[in-house]
Amino acid sequence: MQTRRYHHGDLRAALLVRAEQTLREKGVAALSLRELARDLGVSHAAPSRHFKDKQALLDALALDGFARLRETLVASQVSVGESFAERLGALAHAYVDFATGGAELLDVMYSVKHGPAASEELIAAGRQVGELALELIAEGQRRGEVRDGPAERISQPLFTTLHGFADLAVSSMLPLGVVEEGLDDVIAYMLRGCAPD
Amino acid sequence: MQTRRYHHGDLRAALLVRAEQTLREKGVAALSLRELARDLGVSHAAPSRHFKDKQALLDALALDGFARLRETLVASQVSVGESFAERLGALAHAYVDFATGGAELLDVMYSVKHGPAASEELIAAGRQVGELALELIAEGQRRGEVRDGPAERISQPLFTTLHGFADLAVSSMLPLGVVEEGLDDVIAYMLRGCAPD
DNA sequence: ACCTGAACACCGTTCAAGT
DNA sequence: ACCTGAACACCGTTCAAGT
Repeated sequence: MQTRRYHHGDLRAALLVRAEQTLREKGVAALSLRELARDLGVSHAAPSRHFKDKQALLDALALDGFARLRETLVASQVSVGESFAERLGALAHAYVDFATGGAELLDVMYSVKHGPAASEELIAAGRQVGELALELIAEGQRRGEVRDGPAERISQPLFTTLHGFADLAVSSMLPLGVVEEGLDDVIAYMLRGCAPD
Repeated sequence: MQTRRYHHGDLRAALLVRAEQTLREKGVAALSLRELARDLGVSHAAPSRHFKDKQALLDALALDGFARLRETLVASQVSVGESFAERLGALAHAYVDFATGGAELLDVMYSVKHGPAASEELIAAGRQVGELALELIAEGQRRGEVRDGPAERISQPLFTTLHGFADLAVSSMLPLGVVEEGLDDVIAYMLRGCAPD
């Protein structure tokens, strides 16, 4: 047993960690500020110093999610071949793995509920993920493996497909088991959509 | 003022109608069974006869949403040219319009939260929507405007893209204003992905 | 600055009892 | 069968007060 200080130390960070755990285990609906406070041994009013709202907590969770998603995607590119096909494949698998590995988090990240208030930051974070697709396309164009044209106009549809697959997989709207082989079809289809004439 | 009977008449249907209105106006988070009951002039315990759970209400709402989405998509095909490109364009616009016209509903439809319990029906409803894409592809193949191969393996990526775009648009993760012209790029990209060699 | 305790106005869900 | 009323165990949020 540790003696517990009056000040928690870093309640904000602790709340986020615990919240994501609960999110993963019991879903958004079961996420309660009061329970979080209980779990961390602080009063139920304590969280309000760090998150003005339950929504503010969710926003922070989503922001964190985007940061980690970005890291995951970047990491997927380090030890992979240089061809566009290989890089796209690695990116796609990484995105889908992230999604299926944390379905509830993805739901929160792309939830409509991020009111126009603090969502500025969130949308920027989301956009940063999309930019990875942009870089991928630009590089593919340099290599002559992707058709010419404004890179955003190719990367946007591509990212759209990637996200759509991940979202469908996560909401179990994809024929189960199809998630794995289905992704390969999706990747092939994306390659077609990006290929030079 | 009507005299109010003891029996509501069709409380179940009334709950669904009112719930979707609230969903549209104030979001899922603000949807409360007690408030619904208040609005309809019944006791707060009355809804439980028709929906064992708040989740059961949401599931019913989602099921309804899928049915209407299906109707919308079918309707989009009636007065449109016969070419694959035209039919796909019509379908895509219809899907995105449905999504942006009822963002909160789409969120509920594709939410992770439909527990494995009653979700059987929901997943079937979702799958029915996907089947429209399947028919589109099959017809396109007959016309020689879509490449050969198992239709599902082409329609699945296509539907994935469609849904991804709608979902991103709805969660405001798409560069605003890009939703309109962006869709055209996505349609062109889908056509590429489906085109014969 | 950070947290507590009490208070307020809500929830979802259940269950005996009424019609 | 369908609904009511009361009860239970929760919520989020606010705000004076404590350290």
